[in-house]
Amino acid sequence: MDVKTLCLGILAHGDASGYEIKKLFEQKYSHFYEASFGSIYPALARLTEAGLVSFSQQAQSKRPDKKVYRITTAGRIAFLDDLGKMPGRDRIRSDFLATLLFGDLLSPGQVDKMIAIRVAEYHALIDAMAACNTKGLTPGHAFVNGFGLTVYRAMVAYLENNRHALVGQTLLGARDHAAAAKSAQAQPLPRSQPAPEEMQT
Amino acid sequence: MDVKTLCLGILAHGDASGYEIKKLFEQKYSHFYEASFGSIYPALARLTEAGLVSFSQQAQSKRPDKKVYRITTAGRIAFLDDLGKMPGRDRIRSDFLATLLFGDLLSPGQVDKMIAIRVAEYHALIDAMAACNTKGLTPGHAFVNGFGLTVYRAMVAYLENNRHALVGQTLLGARDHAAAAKSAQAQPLPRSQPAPEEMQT
DNA sequence: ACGGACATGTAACACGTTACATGATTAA
DNA sequence: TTAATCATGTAACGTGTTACATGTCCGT
Repeated sequence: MDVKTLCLGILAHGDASGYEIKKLFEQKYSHFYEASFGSIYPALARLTEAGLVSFSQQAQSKRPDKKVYRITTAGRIAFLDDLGKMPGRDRIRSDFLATLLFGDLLSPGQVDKMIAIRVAEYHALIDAMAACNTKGLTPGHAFVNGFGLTVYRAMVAYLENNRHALVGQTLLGARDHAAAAKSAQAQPLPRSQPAPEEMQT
Repeated sequence: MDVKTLCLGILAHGDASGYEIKKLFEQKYSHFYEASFGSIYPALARLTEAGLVSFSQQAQSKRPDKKVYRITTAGRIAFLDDLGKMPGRDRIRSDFLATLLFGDLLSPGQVDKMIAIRVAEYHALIDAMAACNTKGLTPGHAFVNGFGLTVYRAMVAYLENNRHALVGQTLLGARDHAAAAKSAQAQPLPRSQPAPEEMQT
């Protein structure tokens, strides 16, 4: 599901301007989707071209006209058609976990700090989501919000319960690394070990 | 952290070929990162150009030569330098949640089926991760693996505990939608309501 | 006979980000 | 005066995916 389709879906739940859609992305959907102005405005333009949405221009004093978009009947049909397809795999790219994967190459202090920061961020997100929850949300939004809340809580709990393990291991590893650095390669992995034939740098 | 940097990190933990790196991505790191051949091979070529890795060519009967990459000292320095930087925000794009957000526009059967499929997929992932866990993993890998395991379990638990709520709401909503469809717009959201001036389709 | 694992690589394409351009209002 | 909110949009750029090109060996 690309930005264009999600915008269409958002408009299926009510009229909105590009700016309002952006706020929705960052305030309510940020735990499973994100989109910048640079993708939202062109998306709305394409949808308009395709006749899937229309817009009304609202003049504002001293500001660019606000364009309030509304989904058309053709748009509703197209969206439902898209929704029916089985969703693809979730795309996740976590710099945080990718960094911790190499925790043994960092100082314990750095690892601990990174985790502390992340925990604080999750706490803030959880508070924000818990506050907005159980109001006048659509069933889908409530479900998805609850999902995010649950996941963030599980993440925080894991980090708080296991950070000592990683930080501790990192400490213990420090000496090993000093030793390993002398020998050409430290290889705890069962990967291509053999035959350095013609090394080309 | 881009594919190039992660490849460098993987090589910091041991030598590997492009093909082996790809397997690592899909078998061990798939819960927080993914990369295709089309990004891995060019990444290794760029790293070689930059002198951050070298490779030894291993002739294989009736197969393209296997290139086993090894990180250089310059590569280790560059990688540690990168690791030290605070990780950016995680990028998540969930088609699944984006679809369920509009659960009220789907039939209860469709919603239920999507959730059932997802639950089954997570169960499979959990079994695979639980099996590979607690072996000869680096501290970082064990930590990251445990993180993924915990998160997937929380997701499954949430889906199993709350699917009935969404499916039920969807059922109840069916009648409302039939009614709402007659009036021009059903708008449960506090968004731009007013002034349809010059609607342009 | 067919698909999957092994093995590397390229090129076209899609998609989205970042930064820029413009400009008023309001709160710290 | 500095930053944030409101408001829309474009263009360059980066990054990664998909599909293609090539070919063997092995299991069923």
